[in-house]
Formats: sequence, C-alpha cells, structure tokens
Amino acid sequence: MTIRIIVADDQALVRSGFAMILGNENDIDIVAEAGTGNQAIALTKIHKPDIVLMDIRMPEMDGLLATEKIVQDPELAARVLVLTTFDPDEYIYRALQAGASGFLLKDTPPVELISAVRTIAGGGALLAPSITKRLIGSFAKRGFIDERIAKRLERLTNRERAVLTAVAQGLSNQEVASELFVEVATVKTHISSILSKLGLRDRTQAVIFAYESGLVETGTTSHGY
Amino acid sequence: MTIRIIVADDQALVRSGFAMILGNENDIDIVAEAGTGNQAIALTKIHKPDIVLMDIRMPEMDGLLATEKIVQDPELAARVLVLTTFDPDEYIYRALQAGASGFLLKDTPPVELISAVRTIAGGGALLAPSITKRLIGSFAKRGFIDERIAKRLERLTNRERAVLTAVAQGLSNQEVASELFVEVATVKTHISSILSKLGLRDRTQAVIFAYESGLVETGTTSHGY
DNA sequence: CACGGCCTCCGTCAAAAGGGGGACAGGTGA
DNA sequence: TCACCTGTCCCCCTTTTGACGGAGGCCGTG
Repeated sequence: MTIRIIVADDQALVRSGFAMILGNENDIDIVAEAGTGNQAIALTKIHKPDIVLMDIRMPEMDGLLATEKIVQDPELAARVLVLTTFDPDEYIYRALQAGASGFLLKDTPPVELISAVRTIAGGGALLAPSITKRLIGSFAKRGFIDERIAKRLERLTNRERAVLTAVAQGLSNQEVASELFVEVATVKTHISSILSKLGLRDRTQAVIFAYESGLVETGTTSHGY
Repeated sequence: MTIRIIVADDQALVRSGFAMILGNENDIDIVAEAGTGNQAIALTKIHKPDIVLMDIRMPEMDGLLATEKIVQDPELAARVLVLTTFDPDEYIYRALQAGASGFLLKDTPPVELISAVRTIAGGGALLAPSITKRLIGSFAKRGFIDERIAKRLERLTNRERAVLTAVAQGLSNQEVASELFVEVATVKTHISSILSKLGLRDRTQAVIFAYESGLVETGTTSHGY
C-alpha cells in the first residue's frame, strides 16, 4: 500500500526537493504539488492523499489555516505534517492546535523525513527533537490532572456536576438556575451537596476543584475573562 | 566524543540486549549496568554518564523515582531515557514530570534506539510516536494561555496580583488577610479594585480569570482539593 | 411494594462578600 | 512643590452565599 502525498510550499524549488527525496521511495507517491494554502485544500479534496506536507508561510491562506481546514473536513482523512524553516512557539502551538500530526524543521535529514512520513501514515505523530523538548517542558510545567482528584468527581451526581460546571463558568446562583431551568433554591441545594461531598467550603474552592480535576479546562471557555 | 551510558533494568537479559545493541556503535560506551533504582543512582554518581537508559519496573526504588533523583541532582548532568514495555498514561505523565528526556517502548527497533540516544545526548528529546500523538492531543485539548487575557494581568498592581493569587487558592478574605499580614478591610479594597480593573463581578470569576490568564496553573497547587 | 437515591422546591437565618464612600502615609515623577 | 499612585484601613449598607431542616415526586432495585 503506497502512501499518497501532496506537497504544499510556495517555493517551487523546495517542492521539487521534497518530491525528489520522497519520490525515490517505492512506497511513497507524490500525487500533487500546491503553491498556496487554497490550492493545498483544493488538491487535497481532489486527490484524497494520506499526508499533506505543509509549509506555513504561503500566499492565499497560510499553512496553519489550511491545516485546520483539511483536518476538520470530515470527508478528508489526510494527516498533515508541518514543515517550516523557523520554529517559534506560536507556530508550534497553532500547528498542534490546528490538528497537525507532525512538526519538522526543514533542515531535517532526508532519512528522517521519510521515516516521519511513514510514522504519520501509520497513525503516529512526530515532532522535531527540539520541539519535543519544549513540549515536554511546558507539559510537565503545566501539570497533569491528578487522578485521585478526578475520581472524587464520581461522587457527584450528574446534576451536581452540571451545577459545578456552571459555577465554574463564573455564574451566580441565579444565573445557574436560569441556565438549568430550575429555582435558585434547587441550585443552592445542589451546591451545598457538592461542597459537602467534596469537603469544600465555598464556591471559589469549588471552582478551583473544577479546574484541578479537569472538569473544566483553561483555554476552552468562551467568556471574555 | 563518545556518549557514555548506564543501563538500568532489573532483568540481566534485557540489559545485555541493550548493551549489545548500543555497544556496537563506536561513539557509544556502556559504562555500567544497574539492576535496581538505587544502584542506578549510585552508579550514576560514580560514572557521571551522559545518559541513563531507565526501566520503570525495578526493585528498590522504581525507575521513575530514580529518574527524578538523578535529574534533580545538581551535580549530575545525566539525561534519562525511559524504556518500558507498557505505556499507560500514568507512567508517561510521571516520567515526563520526573524530568525524563525521552520515553520509548521496548519494542522500538534497534536503529531508532541508537538514534534516540544520539538525539538525547545532543540535548533533544524523543518520544515514541504513539506517545507523541497522545501528548499532542492532550496539549492541544488543554488549550493555551490566551495572551490577551494574560496582558490584562498587567493592569493590576503587585499587591493586587498577590491578593488574586491568594483568592485563587480558595482562601476567604479573612485568610488572605492573615496570609498577607493586613486587615480584612484592606483585602476587600484590593479585591474591589481587582474586580473593577478586570471587569469581573465576584471572586469566583476572579478565580477563573486567574486560571485562564496563567496566574495560577492546574497541578501546581498544594491544597488537597 | 417498600426503600433509597436523585431532583426538585420551601423558609429561615447567619455569615461572607462586595459597593461606596472617605482617610492617611509613603513614594515617585512632572 | 504638587499631583498621582499604591497600600493601608475605616464605616455603613445591600446582596449573595451557604447551612439546616423539611418535603414531595420520580424511578430503579431488592
């Protein structure tokens, strides 16, 4: 089974280079080349490749936006490997959030590029070592969800979890009541029960618990705080 | 410059296997083998290797704890590559938090193990593809700190940030006052100012803001929630 | 069916939080 | 020097929160 690839880069020379490196492998086929983000999307829809090698800096929609659109399209199964010359944190973050399966720098040795393509085609993910390092660093620093804490969530009933979630969005009892279509008295009952079950004192501690347990996560809320 | 390595695994056969694979490379030297976590630490102190290949399951202190001790010892410069048969989330999390530079499964092909060792010796980091995938997933899902939100922290004075931090630990006004050695009235003044400056309504929203802005982070608090 | 858990709602009450004033000392910079 | 910010503290007042006890309806299990 051959791996079908589209190369997206605004520089023709770079495209040819990648095509040459990968084209020599007999289990890899370059099915198309794109010079812009729009082209990349269009060609992906036509050719349905397994992998798109995506440059970030491109005219007419950059590679990150194109990545997002390709990954989110339910009709496409393409995985995206982002290749770029620079690696500022922001690019990496956006690329990973956009759903890229890999992130390599353009100075990666050809052999590694080829093995990266195979890894990603096989469902894996791959990052440049320097990036992996940073990712680990920020991941370790950020901390993980403590399983023991998360388990205490199980003591709550569904309704209580719903109330806690609402409280952790910064809603007052009155607002939670409106949100859940019940009376304020009911919300109060639930909150008392939550605090009691979790051994907390007030709603601020409940909010902290919600974050620490993973019930709510940073960066996912829509409120304008 | 040769890369000096210690192999730590409780099974002699496994140790020999790794030693054989790596020993053939002329830029890699196996300087010692350890069968327990304690041995790994002791031998690391003696031989000062560049890298410790660490198994997780070992008698007398497991590999994760040993990793932590080795990485945190300021006199040692060794980097740890964790090698294990299984890859439950918990192991990965703990290993990365312990400060491991890499995490590979034992079914990794010899060639990749060798290149992993070189990568790590060169200051990089390396994870098994399947693990990278999970790491990316949880990283992307967890979300990032919104810069625009973080900037609003700058509007606060130092004292106000201190108060907000305390509030975000779940302390009441009274407790915050004790913590900062001021009167409750002062805490109230600060909080009013915080809410006003950030456009928030009450302390629960302030706690949320503290998390979303990165002022406090999940997994780093010591309270028992 | 009887029991228990869950969800819903009441009333009452005390404590906590928050708003809106004002005041004063120390420091900083125009 | 004077205006301004910061940090400290005070009083008074309203709103919110949370505790406690009670109660009815629904539903699944023994």
